[in-house]
Amino acid sequence: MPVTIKDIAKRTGKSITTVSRALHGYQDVSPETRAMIVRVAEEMGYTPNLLAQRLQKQRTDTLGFILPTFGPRFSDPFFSEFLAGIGNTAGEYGYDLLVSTQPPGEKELEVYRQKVMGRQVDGFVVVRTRCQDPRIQYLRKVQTPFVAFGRTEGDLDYPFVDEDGVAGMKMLVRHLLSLGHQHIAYISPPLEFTFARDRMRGVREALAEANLTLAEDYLAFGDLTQRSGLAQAQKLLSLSKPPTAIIAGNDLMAFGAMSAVQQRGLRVGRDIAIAGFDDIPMAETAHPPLTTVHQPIYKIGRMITDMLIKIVRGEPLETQQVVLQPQLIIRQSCGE
Amino acid sequence: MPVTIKDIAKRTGKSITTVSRALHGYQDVSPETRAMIVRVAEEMGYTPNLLAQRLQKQRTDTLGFILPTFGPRFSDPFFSEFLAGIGNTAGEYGYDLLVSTQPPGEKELEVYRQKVMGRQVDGFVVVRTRCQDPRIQYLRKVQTPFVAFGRTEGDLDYPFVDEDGVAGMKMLVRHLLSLGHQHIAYISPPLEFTFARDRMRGVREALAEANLTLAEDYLAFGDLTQRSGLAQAQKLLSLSKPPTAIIAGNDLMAFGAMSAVQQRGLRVGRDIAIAGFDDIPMAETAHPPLTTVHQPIYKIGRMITDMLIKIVRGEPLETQQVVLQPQLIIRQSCGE
DNA sequence: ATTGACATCCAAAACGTTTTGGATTACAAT
DNA sequence: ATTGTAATCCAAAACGTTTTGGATGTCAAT
Repeated sequence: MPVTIKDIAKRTGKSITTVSRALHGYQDVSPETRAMIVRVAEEMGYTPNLLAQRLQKQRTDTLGFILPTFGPRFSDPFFSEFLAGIGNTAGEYGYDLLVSTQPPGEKELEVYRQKVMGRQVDGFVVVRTRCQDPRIQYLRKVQTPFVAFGRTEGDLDYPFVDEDGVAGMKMLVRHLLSLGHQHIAYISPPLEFTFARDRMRGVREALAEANLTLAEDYLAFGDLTQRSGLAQAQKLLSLSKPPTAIIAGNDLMAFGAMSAVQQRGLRVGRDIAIAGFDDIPMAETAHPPLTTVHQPIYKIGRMITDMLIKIVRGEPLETQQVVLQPQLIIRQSCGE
Repeated sequence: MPVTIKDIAKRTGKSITTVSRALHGYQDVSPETRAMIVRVAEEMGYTPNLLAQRLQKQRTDTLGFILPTFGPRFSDPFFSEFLAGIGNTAGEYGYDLLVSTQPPGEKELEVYRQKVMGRQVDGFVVVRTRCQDPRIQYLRKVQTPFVAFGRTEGDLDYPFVDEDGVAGMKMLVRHLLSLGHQHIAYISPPLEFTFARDRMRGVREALAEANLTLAEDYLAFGDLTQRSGLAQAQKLLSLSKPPTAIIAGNDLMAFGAMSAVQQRGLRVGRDIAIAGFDDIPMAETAHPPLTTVHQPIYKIGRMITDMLIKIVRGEPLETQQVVLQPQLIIRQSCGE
């Protein structure tokens, strides 16, 4: 039913070739013919069939993004902002965004394979890298363009954007030390994630600077959710010698920790310090506002997409590995 | 470079037709030939070129979802959950999800038009409907399948899923009334959204049942963000006769209102009641936990996608308009 | 009158599939 | 020997584009 280039050809009495060339501004079609064809195309409401165009041009103008969802009640404010970043940038450059949702696991890689082999996307945005990341290994192997948010173990030779988690955590821990805290606990995200190792290393190194160590019972592990932050903080608080400060590996778990503190009738920022990492929008308006390390998620989304588009277009990349320096955001959750 | 059906044909000495038919399980190819072709295809690592397949089949197996982003610091936990719902369902049925981000406005409709005319998607998920929704008018006009989350004015004859906002708000207001509140303020989302009108009507009707009205200075308007909830609540609290309860039109604004209360040194749930709407995951772990009206966002995402897929496949729909009954979630933000 | 240059046009191939409408063969029934 | 039937195969068209490699015509210079 929709009007094709063939319809225009018939209507104008010109050939398919000429119509195509007229609409694309080639110089070998006379001004009058072009004007006429353009007018008719407009009148008939022509829009090119992108599938046909892409099949012929052998590129998809589509970027892939596979969202790692953890369980049905998946809600990570982190991702909506990141998605806005890639979505907006892709749109500006005329790229589509193909989104899949997949929990990490075997099937995850299957989805990548399917999109790559089915030639559905020109490249991928890979997010939340793991130390040995099969996705990155695969994409490198099949030589499909991608840009990662985060590094893997060994910092191989592939493009990524990351924030320096070690430095970020060190700033945070030093801040807590400067406030007099000696008993600092840490709730870590699963260590398969590279950023989790970095952040943990930051904690350890900063403590070491003050001749302290991270005691075994002051180290807990959560799964990035608020719920797990709450559970782990409860455990920490019921130690015989509870910490005076709890750092969570991300803001969501920090919120959970705040709840745990408040459930015990303690006041966050007075009785105990809580800090997070990421600086999601809600951190600012939490009660009390959360001290955290800022990560410009939207901007990172934009940068990554910019880089990816340059790569798929074959344009040179000035820097293919970007490590952003973090910024400490001091709010009230660690006291004044 | 990638292996095509033609390569297999050459390698097996069979025709393109036979290869295609063998791989699709047609009955007019001998078992031996089929086995041979399948084996070779496997060996050569064949995967069909989806673009070519779709061009030929004249359908895209792709669903469109245009995410209304408001500003760069866009973060709506609501959407990540909803996205998980549609993403998972689409994936299960073998559909791809094409996501665009676009702030509402003229360009928004342009994106719909482009996807429809470019034959990029089989149908759309439309979210956050407005009273006179140009997207719905357009999609109806061009007869493109879609399912909306939310209604428009007049409840026209199109498929949607919605929660009964009037009933939800009535439950909430009645709850507050039963706790003795007589001075209830309401922070409404922009009234262009249909759900905002419904929720407001719910507030008004429930107050009317108790022979109360919503005083003009107890009605504020926010833009769904936490920040605006905070600002509006501050305004309400500095009235000469401040309300004893503040209802926000969504949870995010309720969180903002909680911050405003706490900034004044008041205690949410004791000195003043705060309630929201949506029951996003964070509502449960907020401090204090937020009384709100539950909306099964993930499930709604799944239902909508289910319906949409049925429609694009031409299967019959048992009910094309679903209105879910809400559930009041009583937590501590309105006192015991 | 040729030649060359230029402007304008187009047929056909190509992208990788699926489907249509037979063609061929073998074998049994007449 | 012909006919019918079933099994197996395939050439060609189609989906809607873009691109290649000319074809044609005009006009000025020789």
